[in-house]
Amino acid sequence: MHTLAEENYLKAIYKLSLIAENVSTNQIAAELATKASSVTDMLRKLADKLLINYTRYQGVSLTQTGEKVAVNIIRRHRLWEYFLVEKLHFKWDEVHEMAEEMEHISSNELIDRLDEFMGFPTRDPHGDPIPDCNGNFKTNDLKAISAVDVNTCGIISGVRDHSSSFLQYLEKQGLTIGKKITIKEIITYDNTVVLQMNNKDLQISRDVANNLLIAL
Amino acid sequence: MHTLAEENYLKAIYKLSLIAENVSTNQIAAELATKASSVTDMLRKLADKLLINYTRYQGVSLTQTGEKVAVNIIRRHRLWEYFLVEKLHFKWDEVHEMAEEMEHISSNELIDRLDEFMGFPTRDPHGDPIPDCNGNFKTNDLKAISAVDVNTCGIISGVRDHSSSFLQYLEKQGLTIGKKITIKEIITYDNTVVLQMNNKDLQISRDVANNLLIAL
DNA sequence: TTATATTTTTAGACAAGCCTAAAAAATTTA
DNA sequence: TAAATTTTTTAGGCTTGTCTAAAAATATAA
Ligand SMILES: [Mn+2]
Ligand SMILES: [Mn+2]
Ligand SMILES: [Mn+2]
Ligand SMILES: [Mn+2]
Repeated sequence: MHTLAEENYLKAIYKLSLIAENVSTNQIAAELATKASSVTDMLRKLADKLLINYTRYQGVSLTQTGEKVAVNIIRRHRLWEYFLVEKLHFKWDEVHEMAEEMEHISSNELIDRLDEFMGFPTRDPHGDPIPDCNGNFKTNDLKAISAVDVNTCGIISGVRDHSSSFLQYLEKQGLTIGKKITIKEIITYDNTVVLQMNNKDLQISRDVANNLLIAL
Repeated sequence: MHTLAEENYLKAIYKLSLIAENVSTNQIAAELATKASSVTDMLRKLADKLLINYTRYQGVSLTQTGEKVAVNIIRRHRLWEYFLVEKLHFKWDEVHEMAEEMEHISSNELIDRLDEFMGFPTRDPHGDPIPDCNGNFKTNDLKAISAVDVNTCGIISGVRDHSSSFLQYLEKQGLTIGKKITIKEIITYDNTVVLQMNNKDLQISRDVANNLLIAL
């Protein structure tokens, strides 16, 4: 249906669209670690295929078709991540690169059967919602720890940074999906956040607090 | 490690090497549904990478390295086929094309975990042996039904033709892996073979008998 | 053993996807 | 508003993997 490169561009544009309506050439280049001139080439091709809305110098947005394709790729990615963690017992910091390849396996029948095999999971190992076979999913109503008031209590439910090093750090601290925490104090000097978890205190940096999401 | 195209060429050369020591350019072209000139281009590249032994006009054979790579791709292909049939309940005639894509997922750790998850199966859904993580596997000691004597008794254990139409035909006749049959008679007029299975007689054509393998 | 047919390779071209360098457009700063 | 900076596009080129057409090598037949 679509080439691997096209799929990766659509996914990148989708991801960037969540932050700002219109996505710029340079943003896409940064996201895909490629050059702006390469992006321009691909944008023309995606526009020809009616997958994006594109006028020169004006940035891009996904068409309805383009968005459907992008959501489907995300569905595949997150289902494979779930498979790798739940069935093959990989750790949550080990699965992203493998899923980057697996998301391009083209059969939708395969993905639907995989979904059924695993019991139609709704969240991937990082807390991100898994679109169903019609592309529907609940939008995450999560807040960064750095964005809630002191004495707020919540459940760790997602991350903003998916890097191995961040995920490994969280694992080590026991800050994993599903854990219940209370924000106890924000130290004014450097915005270090003091948390309580299992009746024990824990300090995390501003950076970590920015990238760790809780459901209230 | 290797490109998708390189992997497909190595697999094709491996497959053809089972029939004849030296593999010709045209044989590879036919196997991959490509042109002889494209094959020549690729052969030079594979020779440069020391994956094949190649002298112009002399045909090719795999080096030890090349064979290792080829066997590994076959291992991946067959493990994914097993997964698709045993875990996702696809039929044996539906899995080949999907496995053609999945065999190129590069992580060996993934394949080893998949192998473990499924209990280290030794045969794929078509009866072909699955190499273990060191590349070892039992060579099939099977005979085509057309090649055994009347009154021979055996277990259906493999196929030579992997096409959907052939596999669907076998399924319909109940001629599936593991079934016990006896060769009752070969009709001299057109070499139709009369089988007995579950105390019932069944006639198959010469063509079918050529492509259906039994263990004695 | 020479002529013919087949197989294989070479030559040249093309699409996809990427690059660098330069030009054009848009934005920011003065 | 004009100049400087940044962003985006264009121009031209490279690699991979493919193709067709023609040349070269090998195999077969007379
Ligand atoms: Mn991921
Ligand atoms: Mn994820
Ligand atoms: Mn197969
Ligand atoms: Mn098979």
